[in-house]
Amino acid sequence: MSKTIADTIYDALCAQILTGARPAGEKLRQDHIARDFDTSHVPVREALLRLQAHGLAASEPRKGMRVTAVNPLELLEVIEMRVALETLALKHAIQNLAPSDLERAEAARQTCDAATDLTQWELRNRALHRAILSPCNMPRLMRSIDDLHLTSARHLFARWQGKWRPAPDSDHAAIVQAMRARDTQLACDVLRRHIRRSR
Amino acid sequence: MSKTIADTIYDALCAQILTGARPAGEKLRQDHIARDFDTSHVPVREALLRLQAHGLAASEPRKGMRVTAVNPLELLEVIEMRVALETLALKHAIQNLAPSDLERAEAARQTCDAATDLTQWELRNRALHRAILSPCNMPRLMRSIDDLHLTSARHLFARWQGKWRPAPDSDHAAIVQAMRARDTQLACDVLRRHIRRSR
DNA sequence: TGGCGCCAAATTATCTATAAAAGTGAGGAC
DNA sequence: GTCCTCACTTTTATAGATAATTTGGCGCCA
Repeated sequence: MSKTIADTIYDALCAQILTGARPAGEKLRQDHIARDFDTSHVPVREALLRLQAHGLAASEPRKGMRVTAVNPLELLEVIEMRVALETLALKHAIQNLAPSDLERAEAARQTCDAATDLTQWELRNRALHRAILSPCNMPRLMRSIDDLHLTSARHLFARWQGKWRPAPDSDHAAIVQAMRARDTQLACDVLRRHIRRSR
Repeated sequence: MSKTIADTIYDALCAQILTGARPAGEKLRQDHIARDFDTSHVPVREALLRLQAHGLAASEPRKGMRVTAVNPLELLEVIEMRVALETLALKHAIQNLAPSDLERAEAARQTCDAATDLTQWELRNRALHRAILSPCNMPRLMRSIDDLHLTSARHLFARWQGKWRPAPDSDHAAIVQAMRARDTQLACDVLRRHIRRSR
C-alpha cells in the first residue's frame, strides 16, 4: 500500500487546484514542481497525467500542461451528470441498505454540519455523499461520481472562498430521513434539488 | 498535434485490450512492452497510466499493472450508467439539433449497418452513438460516455467474437427517426431499451 | 513432509543525462 | 518603425542507469 512519490505529488497538486491555490490556466512546469517537491521531473509527469485523467489539467503535446478552466457551462454539465448518476446510485443504495449504512450516513451528516471552514466542509460533504451512495455497491459508478465532485468542489471554492459560513444542511437531513423510510422517490427528488441548488 | 510515442503505445494497447488480444488479468510488464515498441519504458509507463485512467488496467504500487477483469457485475453497472448518461445527452442533443446533425447521424447509421465484421461494426457503432449524441454540446459528458463504451466494447468482443453476423439495427433506425420527429420521449425510450439489450 | 527464512532474479520506481521542440529576444533588412 | 531571422534559453519527451521492492525458489530445520 506504500504511497509512491508520484502519489504524494498528485494529492498535493490536486488539493492546490481544488482550493484555487493554483488558479485555472496556470502552467504546470515539470521541473519547477519537481524542485518544490525535491524530486526529479519523472514522478511529476506521472502526477500531471493523473491530474489530466481526472479533468484537473489539460495538455498540449510538447507545450506542457495547464490547470483546466472552470467555465460555467462545464458546471452545468457536471451538475446534470451528477443528478443522473447520483440518483442512479441512490436508487440502488436504498435497495441494498443495511442498518449500519444508515448509521454511517447519519454520523457523516452530523460531522459535515459541524464543519467550521470551507475546506473542512467540502471534504466532509464529499464524504457524506459517498456514505449515502456507496451502499449501491457499484464501484465504477462511485469513481465517476467522485470525479464529478472534484469539479464541483473547484467551483465551490471559486465562488464561496471567504464568504462561507457554517450552517446545518436541511437537504442532507431530509435525504437521510427518506432513506431511513426507504422512500426512494422522495430521497431522489430531494437529492436532485440539492445538487441543482449548487448552481 | 504531433503524436508522442506514449500516445502511439496507448492506442495500440487500448485496441489490443478491447479486442481481447490482451486478455483480462494479463500482466503488463513495462520493459516487455517497451521492447515490443522499441522504446524505453518511460513512455510505456505513461501509456499504462492512461489505460488505468480509462479503466482498462489496474495497478498495485510496485506490483505492476494488469488488464482489468470484465466481470458481469461491472457490465450491469456500465449499462445503467450508459442509460443514465446517454439519455441525458440525447435530451439535450434533440434540443440543439441542426439539420446537418441529422444528416450526419443518418450517414453514420447506414455506415454502421454496412459493417462486415465485428471490429468494424464496433468502431462504427461507437461513431454512430457519438453522432447521435454529440449535438448535446457537452464535451465532458461525451468523454464519460466514450469511456463507458470502451468497457461495453470489451464485453462485446468477449461474447460475440466469431459469432457475429452483419445485420441492420432497427433500434438505430428508430432512434434517428424519433430524432427527426423531435420526439424526445420516444427516442430516449428506444435508446434505453437498446442499451439494456446489450446484456 | 511442511513451514520458514534467505538469496537470486525479475520488476517497478526514480534519477540523471540527452535529444528535440517550442518560446524569446536582439539585431538587421527594408 | 516594423517585421523577419537566427541564435539562445526554457521546457518537454525519451533514453539509459540505478535504487528499491517484490517474487519465487531453494535449502534448512522441526
